[in-house]
Amino acid sequence: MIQKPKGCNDIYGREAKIWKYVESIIDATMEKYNYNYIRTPIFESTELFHRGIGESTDIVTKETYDFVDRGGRKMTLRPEGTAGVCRSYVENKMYGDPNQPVKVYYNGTMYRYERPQSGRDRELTQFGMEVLGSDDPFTDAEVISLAVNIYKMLGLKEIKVNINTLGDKESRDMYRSALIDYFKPHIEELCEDCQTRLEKNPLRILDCKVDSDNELLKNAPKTIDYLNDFSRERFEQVKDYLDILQIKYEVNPNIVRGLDYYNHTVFEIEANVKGFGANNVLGGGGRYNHLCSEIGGPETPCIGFASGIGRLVMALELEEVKLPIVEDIDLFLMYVNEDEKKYALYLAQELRMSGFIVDTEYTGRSLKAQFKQADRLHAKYVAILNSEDLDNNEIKIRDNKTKEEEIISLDALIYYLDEKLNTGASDVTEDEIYSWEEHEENCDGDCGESCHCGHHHE
RNA sequence: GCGCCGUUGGUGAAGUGGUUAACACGCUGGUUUGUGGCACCAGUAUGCAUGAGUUCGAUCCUCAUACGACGCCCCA
Repeated sequence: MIQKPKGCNDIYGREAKIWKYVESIIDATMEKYNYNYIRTPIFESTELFHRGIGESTDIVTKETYDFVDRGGRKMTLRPEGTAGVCRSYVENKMYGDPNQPVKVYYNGTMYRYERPQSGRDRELTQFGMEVLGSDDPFTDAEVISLAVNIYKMLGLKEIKVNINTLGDKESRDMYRSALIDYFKPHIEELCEDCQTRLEKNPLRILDCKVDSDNELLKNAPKTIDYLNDFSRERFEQVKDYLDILQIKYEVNPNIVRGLDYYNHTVFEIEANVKGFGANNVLGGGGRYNHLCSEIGGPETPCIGFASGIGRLVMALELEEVKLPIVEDIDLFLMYVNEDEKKYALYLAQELRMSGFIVDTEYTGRSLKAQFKQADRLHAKYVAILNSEDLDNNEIKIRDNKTKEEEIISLDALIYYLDEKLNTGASDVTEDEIYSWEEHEENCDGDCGESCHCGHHHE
């Protein structure tokens, strides 16, 4: 049997409905903030990610899906969304648009060549947003609050916002050397991994799991202590704005993010629910003021955020958040003989185009089995087509909840269902229905109007 | 890249070196309820991830591969 590639997922059935719902909330919330949807290619030239993310990191050297196309060009399936957005911003000269900053959001698949584990796949779907062209701490606060509000709109309660600042380049470099100086005399006390981290990426020692209880870590220098005045003041402003927005957060000096391009604000939002595996971070982001210039554009201050939808769905399930997922159908059409089947075929189309969710029988099942099928589909109403009824221009409708049945005029079917289901499928209001009833009483039968009362007005 | 565990039907799964692979649910058909949901009857894996090996014989032992789960590294 042919199997799906390692670390990939088929999403279907109820889970797919959850995904669609989550994405609809994302779209709606982004629109409220006036972030515009952007779609960039799923693959880009390999160079974009090398320049953007850093040549020497593990990420680029062994965790991307690289391929050479038929023209010999080196390509990479995008491992994240930011680089493509920045490339697009630069390539399309969006920096020339008077409407700054440019606020965009995306939602798409990303690819990372990793060993799958809980909350980590090779193909993942991430949504995210970027604000390009503003260095105002306002945008930092807005991006963080927007992320939080999307989770809130979905009904997620147990989330925790961790923020930190790396400061500007000057602050960051000072901090880095201070860390190395601090740990170097005690290198023997660190775990094996941290010993190699010391020169490579000393900031990551801070969130090492093995050494998390080590006193050394607790007393290590904090980024905040090495900020210059500008960076410190900027961070205070971000926190102030978050307070105004009533976004709860915790300043966590151990949030460092992996990549070099970050500066100033960095943040992560984690799901605070039991049952998550080793990866409970729903999303994260930060400010990257030098990425655009790195890839050949103008120096452009930017901030962004990205979040995995798979983990988000997992969090919703673990929190047992009630989602308004519609799994019912309005009507199931049942039939037995060929004439009835033909009418079902026709009627299903009519009703669907009128706005009802309609399903019917396709596999020639017995009437009994069709009843079961209707139940399985959670049909609110069942229509049992019967040749004799149809000859009389009538149809039998069953309320699948109360089990009550009635035979109504075929002409009245849409109005009947509309009234029962209150879907607004027809434009007829209750008042109008009432007036038709009055009309029916008074009409002598040749007014020339067609109506839903089942009587012929010819 | 490393480690640990796993892979039996539509589903949950039991099980054994030797031709009936339990049981349950589901599903399909039938009987009976005026048309299901209850009840009863019947049907439902020539196959136990794939390949190779050991053996007289393997789903059960060995090895490899794939995939899954979890963790490490890394984390965009």
